[in-house]
Amino acid sequence: MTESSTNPWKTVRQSVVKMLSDVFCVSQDVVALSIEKPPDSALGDLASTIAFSLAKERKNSPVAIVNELLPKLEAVAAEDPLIKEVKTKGPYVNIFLDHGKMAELTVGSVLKYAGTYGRSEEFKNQRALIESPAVNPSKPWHIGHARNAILGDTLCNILDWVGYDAVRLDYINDLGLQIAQLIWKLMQVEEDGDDTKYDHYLGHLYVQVQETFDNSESVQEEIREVSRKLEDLESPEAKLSAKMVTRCLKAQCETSYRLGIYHDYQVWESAIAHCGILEIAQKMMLESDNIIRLDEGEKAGCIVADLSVIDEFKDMKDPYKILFRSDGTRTYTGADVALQLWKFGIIDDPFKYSIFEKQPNDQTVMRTDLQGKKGNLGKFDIVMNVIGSRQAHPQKMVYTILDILGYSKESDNSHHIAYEFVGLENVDFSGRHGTWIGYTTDDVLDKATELARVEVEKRNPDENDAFKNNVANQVAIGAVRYFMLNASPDRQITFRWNEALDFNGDAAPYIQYSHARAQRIMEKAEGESVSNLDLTILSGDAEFELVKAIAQFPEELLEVARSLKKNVWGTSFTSNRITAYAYGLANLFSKFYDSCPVLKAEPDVRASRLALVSAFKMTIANCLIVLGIPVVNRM
RNA sequence: GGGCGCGUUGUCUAGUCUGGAUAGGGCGCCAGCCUUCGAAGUUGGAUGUCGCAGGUUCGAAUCCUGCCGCGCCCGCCA
Repeated sequence: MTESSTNPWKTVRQSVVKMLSDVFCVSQDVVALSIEKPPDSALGDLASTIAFSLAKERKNSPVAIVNELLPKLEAVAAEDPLIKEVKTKGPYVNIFLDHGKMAELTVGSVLKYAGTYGRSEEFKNQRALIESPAVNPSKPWHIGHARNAILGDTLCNILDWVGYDAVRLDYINDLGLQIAQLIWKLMQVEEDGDDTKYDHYLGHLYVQVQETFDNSESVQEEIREVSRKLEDLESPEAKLSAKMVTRCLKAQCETSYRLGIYHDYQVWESAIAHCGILEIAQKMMLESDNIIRLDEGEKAGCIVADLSVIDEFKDMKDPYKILFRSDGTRTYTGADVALQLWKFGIIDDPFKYSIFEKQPNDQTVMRTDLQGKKGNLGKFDIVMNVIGSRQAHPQKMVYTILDILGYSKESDNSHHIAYEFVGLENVDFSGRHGTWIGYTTDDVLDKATELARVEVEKRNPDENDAFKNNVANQVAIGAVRYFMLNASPDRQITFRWNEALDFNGDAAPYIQYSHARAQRIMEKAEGESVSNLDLTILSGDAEFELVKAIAQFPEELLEVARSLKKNVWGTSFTSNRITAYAYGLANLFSKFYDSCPVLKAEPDVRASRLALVSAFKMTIANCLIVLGIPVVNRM
């Protein structure tokens, strides 16, 4: 019996690498780099281009090198049960795996690990903090905010699956200009009596304020006054603001929960302003030679970071980045640096916490609260901020200043998970101008649910409403999440209804459907006892292609985690790699489904195919869970 | 002015970091497959100067240089 593995593909790969390394007398690292997937499975399951790199130093043609060693290669391969044969084609070494043994290893492993298949420990004992989506508590989420939230949530899932202790943080800016504008307005309008969702109500109110604001200097002055009063927590303005922000945030959370997105912590700007963290940070900064209070020039009185100590910025005309203004107040960069120091545990946790609310997943989300209890978030090894790529420069400033302060390791471990914005045809989303109206995340989910409901109705006319509504909801959520994740984050999206809500082809319902089909087969065979299960008879092409894909799931998640590397503009997160994997896996199951009858097959074949269906079902379900796409049994 | 990202078929896009075998998909279009585990499925077909021009290499969508188009960023703002 073949051993089981939490990562079957890695097991196979290592086996192949070792073989090639021995035969070609090259280190395993070098061989590993030469391994690739052949473009066509008729050319093998794995291939190596090692001969190309050896040609020069061995003064021989790649083809000759390969042919010379072929007999030895064949002899070694014969020893390994996982390898069926090795062939050469030109300079390529093509490796063909043993179908039966692969099936046994893979299916056996999945059935053994079940709900944890795909989890690995490469990044264990490390803590990751993910901040997302940080929407101002003054408006409903528009579809661009959903992109942030869905990317952040899925990133967190992936980090969790590869071994990190991953914590979800949201940042609530309850002291911004937008809040002051709304408070100014709210202090003069009647309390709303209608049942408009509160974040939507505020969003519309905010659009109204803009016109007044732009056309009246006296109004601008009044709002600035409100802004000042908000900093005094005992003022009526601040008290109204606390109420408004809480109510708005709860309304926004409803949207978040619809998408299956939950948080562990919220850090509020008002808490940052009053808990003492800024004073601590300022003192710490001034102890550094590179953070100084300027005495003269345009920026006299400001506390600034001297960027010229960093090579990249040494030629700047004005290398001083302001952290605290001449009136002593913080800039965004200043506060961000303080917060980043807190995230890494460099500043001891200065916050007090209270429960914001209990979420539908039964977990409570904690908020920073000046009236709360002392807490300790602890240290994090890596910090990821999911923010639009427009903020690449400000984010880079924060990380650079960490470096200047002497925390270069923490700077390296600070990641800006950058994504491009979602736009409409010819229009940007703007809170000010109300271009989000009609494109809120709630609107999109509602519309998606409505369309899904029509499709569910067509296929399940006899089911009850509860069933139809539930499935429509699951399909809608899946479609929206998949749409956001399947677009490479560094690509701008133009939101078009027919694309976002297309339920055919490369989309979530296809994947959910493949799971439902597998589920159906399993239901029909439920309770059957199997003796002498022989997985090695799963050797047909459709079966083998499915087995191979299942084997690669753990490695796919790891590859995404490993490729979270810093670039000039931010850290790339290839969420689309997992959606593509899920689609490919579902596609191979569809092909298997069409060409390999399960329930009608001969008893021994039937038993092994049932095991394969079960392994597929577990793998695709785990993959959907990572993507946050609902797993559907019937649709 | 400086910097960053994007440019692949009618259309949307994967692949680019780490060069390798006929550039994969989806939608749309054309022609098949439901008395057989659910057709939200599947099989086959047509459609490409990988923005342009050079260069490096045995080999370039991928690396280098220059250019073009689109978007974005460079405040004691927020």
